[in-house]
Amino acid sequence: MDRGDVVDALAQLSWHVQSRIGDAAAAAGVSLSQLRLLGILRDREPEMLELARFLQLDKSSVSGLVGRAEIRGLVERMPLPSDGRRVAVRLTASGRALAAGLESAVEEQLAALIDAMSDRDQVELVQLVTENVPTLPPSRR
Amino acid sequence: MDRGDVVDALAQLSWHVQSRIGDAAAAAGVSLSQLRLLGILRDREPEMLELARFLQLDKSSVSGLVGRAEIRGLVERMPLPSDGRRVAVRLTASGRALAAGLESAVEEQLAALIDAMSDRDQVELVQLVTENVPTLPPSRR
DNA sequence: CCGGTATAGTTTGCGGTACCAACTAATGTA
DNA sequence: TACATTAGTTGGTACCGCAAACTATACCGG
Repeated sequence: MDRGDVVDALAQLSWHVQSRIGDAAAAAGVSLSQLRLLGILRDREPEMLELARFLQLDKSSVSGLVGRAEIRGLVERMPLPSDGRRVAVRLTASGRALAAGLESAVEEQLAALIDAMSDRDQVELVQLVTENVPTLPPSRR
Repeated sequence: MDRGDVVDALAQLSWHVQSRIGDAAAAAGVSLSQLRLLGILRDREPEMLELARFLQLDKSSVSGLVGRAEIRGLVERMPLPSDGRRVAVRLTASGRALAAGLESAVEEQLAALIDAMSDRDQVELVQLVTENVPTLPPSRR
């Protein structure tokens, strides 16, 4: 198998998936970044720096992202009593509802693609990703 | 196989691939959009609307994208003699060189991931993509 | 030939994203 | 108590993408 072809396929696939996810986000009136934020907050209440690590963004970018989400009432900043500098970020009720809706919308957007995969391919995809795609990259920021 | 897990895997994979490609682009001092532009122009000299279709962008977005690339000397606008409104966009020599460098940089960024795939998986990935990911979506713009 | 319409592309204005550098405020430490 | 460190925000810049308005050229019916 020619390496270039595989690179192309990966690039095209990733573009397509991002695009589908972007559609789901747009339909809900949020950006891809906001969607990522909501997704991460579904099972976490991180502080800002932690969030920056998850999102692989500069802390100032996260500040803006959270700020805009807060304005929309999707998210709230909870000052930590133990340390006056720190803040925990968490979903509001409406943010949680939106996140849930987004999850199924994304699933729907990708349904066609997933259905085109054999069961074995699906298993191997999940395996490939869990074994080779770091959830959190080895700290570069 | 739980559908949600496959969705997650696809999302994570696509994010990771985009991120790696973004690294290659950043190392060369261009954005992901610019990289896509250069990639498309490697074997084409399209007009602006054509380019908008390829990139799935509004024509005004393409105007800006090409304009910025032109300022950097990566691309040039060639007015078509047959029609005073139209313009063909093509790579300059330095744009072509940059595009070539980017191609191998991207390949390098994705090498680890690709090496982790069995030959059979590589073949099936390429097949999955060619059969299920439209190169050009059925015209939505 | 001429006036109206269609088409290709640009410009303008807006909101969002992301970065870096500088800043503020709280904490830790010598 | 003075100094350094840390968490987070702010300000400035550049880029991206869209929609709406605009320019200029081409086309077409009479």
